[in-house]
Amino acid sequence: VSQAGTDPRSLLELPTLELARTLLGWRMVREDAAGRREGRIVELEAYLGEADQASHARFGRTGRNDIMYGPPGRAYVYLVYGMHDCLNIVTEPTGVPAALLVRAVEPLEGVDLMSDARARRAAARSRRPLGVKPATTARKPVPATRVAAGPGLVCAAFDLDRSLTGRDLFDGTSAVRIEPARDGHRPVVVVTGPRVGVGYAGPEWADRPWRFADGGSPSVSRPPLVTDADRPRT
DNA sequence: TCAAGGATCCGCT
DNA sequence: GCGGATCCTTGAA
Repeated sequence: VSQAGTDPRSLLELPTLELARTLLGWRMVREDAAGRREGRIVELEAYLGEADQASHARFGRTGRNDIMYGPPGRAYVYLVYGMHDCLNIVTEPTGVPAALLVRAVEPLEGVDLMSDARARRAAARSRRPLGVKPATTARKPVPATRVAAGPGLVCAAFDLDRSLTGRDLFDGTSAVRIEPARDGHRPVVVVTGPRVGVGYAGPEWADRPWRFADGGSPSVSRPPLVTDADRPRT
């Protein structure tokens, strides 16, 4: 279905779980001095409300998660495991803490810039203290489709960090933004599954199929996922 | 398989 | 205001 003629921002009124399906296939765009990077968003995870025990909002409003309580369409970038930045798109009206974690992007343009940026970040991280010998084996090259196939990798490949938190991702003039898919683009085959790495939330929340991906993309972070057609009807 | 890495938050003083 | 457990992951072993 073409979205031409509609204001993309109006989609932010959709409930988070519907918005996740809608934003699959959208493009993430970064333009800076290095050039232009563009990719297709192929995997998202929903974090919805204070009751969601997997969400950063599960302890209520704090300094870190404050942006999640604000208006939708803005960026929330946080640091995980002390080393990886992760990009979220804030959803739901002001007052309701919710967001969509961007878990994977399929490169469309500027993949060389993405590879370089990712390599830079990996090198900065693996820098050993003096006296420790560096690895002797050259690293296997990463396939282009896998350059941003993970939430930390999305931020590495697009040079995103926490300073971006609060930026309006729906501002068409912004250096970092998201835009609807172009006409004629390969259609999205929505598949779903439980969110990754949230076992601590307990089964009631960890088992919810709030992970959404394009099953036709080679850039999804990891299987398994289930298509709507295969899902048993309840 | 597993360590790296630091911000964040809880639960106490 | 402090100590300690935890974390929406990645890459090298």
